[in-house]
Amino acid sequence: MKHKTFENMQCPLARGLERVGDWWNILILRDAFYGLKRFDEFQESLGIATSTLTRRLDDMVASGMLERRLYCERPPRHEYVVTDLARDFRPVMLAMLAWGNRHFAPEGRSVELTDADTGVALDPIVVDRTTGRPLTRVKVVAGPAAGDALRRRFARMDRVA
Amino acid sequence: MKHKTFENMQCPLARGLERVGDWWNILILRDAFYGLKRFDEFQESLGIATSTLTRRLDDMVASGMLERRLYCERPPRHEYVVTDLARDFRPVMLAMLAWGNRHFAPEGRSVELTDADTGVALDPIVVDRTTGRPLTRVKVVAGPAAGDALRRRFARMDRVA
DNA sequence: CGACTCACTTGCATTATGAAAGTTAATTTG
DNA sequence: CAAATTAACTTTCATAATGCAAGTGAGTCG
Repeated sequence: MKHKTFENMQCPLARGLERVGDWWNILILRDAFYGLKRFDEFQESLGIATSTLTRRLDDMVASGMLERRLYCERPPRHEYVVTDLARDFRPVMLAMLAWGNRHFAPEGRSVELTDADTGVALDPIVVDRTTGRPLTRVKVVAGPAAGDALRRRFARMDRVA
Repeated sequence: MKHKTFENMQCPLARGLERVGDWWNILILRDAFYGLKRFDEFQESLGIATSTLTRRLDDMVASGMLERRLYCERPPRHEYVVTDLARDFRPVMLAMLAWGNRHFAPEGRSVELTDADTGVALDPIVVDRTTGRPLTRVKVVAGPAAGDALRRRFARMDRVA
């Protein structure tokens, strides 16, 4: 894309996509959660072009998803570590992974999630925080900070998908 | 990207990104859930170039996220409707939206989620299906269908992110 | 001194996207 | 019945993103 920015959009989904709307960004994040930190580690793991990796890492540092840290003074060596913002996104990634497991693993699961302490298998689902019930029949409505344009949008598309 | 495919990768996250790894695809999906169906509706709502919209819609139809249906014989008119596969992805999108609301709405929420029947506010979180507990200390491990390459990967990166 | 490592940068070719205009079939308007 | 309109594109051209390969520079190791 021609560096179109969604920051001006009010939609929180669009604003989020500013940070994670690129597959490379998500795969980098996946590897960062696995524990990868260094430029070369990401490069080898992902098979990404170095020029692209430089851009993607810079983007993610700029958008607050990664922090670039000097972990060795001499010689100067950097590592990229996930921020709190990125850590808060991890459950979303795990839900996405579970979706992939449900639909795109015809030959069986090659990846599974377990509790790090007990080893018990985990199956991520999305529920409402207070009721604990799965999200069915959700309606998206304008919030208090919605502008006129967005309100008109919702007025036109009053629908439960 | 030079149409690199992640289909050959075993990672279910990468395979999922094949379908939703593009921001346009996710925004099209968002609008489809809002009830938009026709080419022009998407075009106007998203401000996307028509040539790009054609490609994105074709992609999403090919990958099973949308179904192209003839809803009028004469004149021939088509609509794009979400498939079951896409509907199953919706909770993930809602979790992503909630993440956006938490972090990228400094001026307050412009979008909120409610129960379509009761109108009560909803707050999507990701939990384990059986315990109902939030996903903390999750470990990603090789599943039964994992190949050697993937197993070696996990052996090297034995870590709880 | 030379080889090696990390973290890039540069150059060139290919692909994706944007913007704007044109196309086609059918329907509505005057 | 000609003219305008609508839906759903296609085409063209310029720009931006990405891949691939090679090179760079600082510092360390032997």
